[in-house]
Amino acid sequence: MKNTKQNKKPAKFVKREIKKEANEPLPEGAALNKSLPAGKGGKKIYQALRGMHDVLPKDEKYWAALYHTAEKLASYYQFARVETPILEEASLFIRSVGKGTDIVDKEMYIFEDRDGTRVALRPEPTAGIVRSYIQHGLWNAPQPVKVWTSGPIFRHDRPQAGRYRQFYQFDFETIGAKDPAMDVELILVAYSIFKDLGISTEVRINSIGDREERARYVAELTNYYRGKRAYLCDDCKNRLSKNPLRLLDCKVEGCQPIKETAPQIIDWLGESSKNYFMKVLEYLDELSIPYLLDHTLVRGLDYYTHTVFEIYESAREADPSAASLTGAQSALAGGGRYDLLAEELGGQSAPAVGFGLGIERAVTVLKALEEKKPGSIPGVVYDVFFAQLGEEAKRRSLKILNELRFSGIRPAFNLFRGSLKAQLETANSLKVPYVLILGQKEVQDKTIIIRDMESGVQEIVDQKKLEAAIKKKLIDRLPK
RNA sequence: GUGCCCAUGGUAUAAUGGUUAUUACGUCGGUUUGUGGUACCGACAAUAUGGGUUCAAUUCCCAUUGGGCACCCCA
Repeated sequence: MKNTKQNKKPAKFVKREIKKEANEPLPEGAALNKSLPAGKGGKKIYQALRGMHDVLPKDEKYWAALYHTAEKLASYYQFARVETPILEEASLFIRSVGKGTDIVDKEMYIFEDRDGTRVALRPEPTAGIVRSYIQHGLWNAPQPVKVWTSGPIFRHDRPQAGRYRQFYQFDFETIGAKDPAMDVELILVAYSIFKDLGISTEVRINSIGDREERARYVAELTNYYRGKRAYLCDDCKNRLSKNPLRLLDCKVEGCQPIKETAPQIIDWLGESSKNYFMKVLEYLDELSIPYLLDHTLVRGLDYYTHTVFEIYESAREADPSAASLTGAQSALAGGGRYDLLAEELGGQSAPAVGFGLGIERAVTVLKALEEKKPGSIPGVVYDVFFAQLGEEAKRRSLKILNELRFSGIRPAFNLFRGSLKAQLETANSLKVPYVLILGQKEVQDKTIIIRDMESGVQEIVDQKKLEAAIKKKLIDRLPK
């Protein structure tokens, strides 16, 4: 490491030299990968792929807060954790998500593996979970099977804020039961994850009925729009033939009046679908979960039936500019019922409902929250800082640190740094109330110094009494 | 996928067709050898990459890569 300094300057020098000679063709072997930046020593510097990002230590607390909350709620509501492969046969997703959807047609990472099998990186988690349910015959387990998972999802979309090509989701599914309470239970879990973290949200909800009801409605909608085709924007003209339900969320001004008088799906639901939906809403009322009936909410995957919902930051509803997420990327979670998917994938009939929650988007909101109210998302809290001086003390340190751990005291420390000054600086920036100082002298006397960082008062205690002394101080600090 | 905007140390920034590219934060070290919060000193660290125009480019042009916005769509 000591020659780092000497190495750096020549590297810079070399780089400039090369530039000056850029007109001359480089010898073939010397050619770098031209599309990538060249770094020190002419080696290329790697960058993450477009739309892929790193989660760095400074953001860890937000991720940790989300995982803790999700785990807590999952266990309370009896969702068991499962893991399914990130890679599945491509046709699984094509069958489930649906040909003609953007996810399948333009966003899947799809390729042949070494055996020539067509595989895809999962563009959503539900298909894999249902596949797993069928493969392992989980309809023989007590129904419903309630599971959750978390992990990366891949979509080759154009990146934007709040949108990545590899992103992370929590995913909760209740498979094998059709009951409004199942729908609401899931919405409650999603809603509570946010609420427990201090994020107030609002649920948008709709019912898109069963296949027949939807088909009849789509026919009616298409019919209605066809008469007004001349007044529609180009996108809508396109949607009319490709994906009529999407006509409902057109943002073009000229299309709005047409939208307003368009038939609503709720009027085309049969008696039982309507009752089911009413029951869902009743339960939501019972729980005082704020929701908004949104008859334009249709969701983008083919497998949905009946209840569909999305969750938004409620600040967005009041004043979109006040929200942490803007534009069309502001849904924090989304899901719905998919009663026919298991059969579609060759299994027994297993009505189900589920939702996915976008972790990056939730992190964005948490960060904004922390900025507004510092301390709302606490990081790791240390009880003391442990400082050591000299070789003897360092040798003792690991042992003492281990003892502290067993007694439930959480120390911060840095065995790499030798000077006391530097260690105290670190302790100070960590806002730790006490520093334990172990030096040559203390090692010999079997004592240790406890320094109060606010008052600067120090006391020397016997190492054997350390635990008790710290615990007493920490307890005394607690607000009465 | 379509259209548009952007790119200087780890972060935030200044400046310029021509010697050592500004400042702050940061990180590391120091201001007498074992004592933090403030102060002072020092070190580290950048013009994304490739090509073109030019006597000369970090600055102008093109491409690539990455970021962002709107649309499409979605978490």
